[in-house]
Amino acid sequence: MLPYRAMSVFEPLPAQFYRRASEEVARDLLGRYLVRFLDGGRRLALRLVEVEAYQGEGDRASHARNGPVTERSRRLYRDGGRSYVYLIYGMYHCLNVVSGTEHDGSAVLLRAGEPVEGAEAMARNRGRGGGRRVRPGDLAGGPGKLCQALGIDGSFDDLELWRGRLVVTRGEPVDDGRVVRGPRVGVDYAGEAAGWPLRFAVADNRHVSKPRLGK
DNA sequence: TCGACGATCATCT
DNA sequence: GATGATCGTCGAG
Repeated sequence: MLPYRAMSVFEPLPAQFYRRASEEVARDLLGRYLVRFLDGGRRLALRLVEVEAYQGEGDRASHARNGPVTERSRRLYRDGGRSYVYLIYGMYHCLNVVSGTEHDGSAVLLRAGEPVEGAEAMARNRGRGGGRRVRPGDLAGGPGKLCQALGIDGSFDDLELWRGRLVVTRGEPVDDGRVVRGPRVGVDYAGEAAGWPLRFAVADNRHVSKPRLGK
């Protein structure tokens, strides 16, 4: 029998957790664990240290900016707690958690995590298994890296994240005093929305992606 | 340590 | 036909 705390951190967050505004869900996801279950019972776990909230219609940085009008944007209109995975720049995958309800089209992009379990396997997935020096942020310090580290591709789209091979668990929630926020990364095209402070990170964490957030 | 740049293709216009 | 919720490499300082 595991000690109570060890069981608790790997307790899945309920679907209800995600049925809120993306901004709230994003803030509350910091410190939680993203857990990938492998065949044979092995497990990879990341503690989330950086996320971004995307709203639906009206958020010009969001894939849902024009509403559920295309094949891709319709995939954001799901119930909260399901995954949304897409390919970016033809070569990297990005993992989102849908927030709110199927009418919102809002989501949270998981941008960075700190390895908690299975760091060696993640290093191999990232192509740095051969004794090369691994620096903080190399494994999951960016949305593309995070997916690579956990072996997440398009087949992980539309999963229920409270059960199954990819799960978000209770982890170690973060106090307000340890949270920093700022504008989202790589959305300069989005006009006014580009400046909205919807990027959240754990203060002074070495695994957060660039550009670094101020205090 | 930092900035520029190319890879590579699904999605959107 | 153009572009992007990115990343690794390379060359300069």
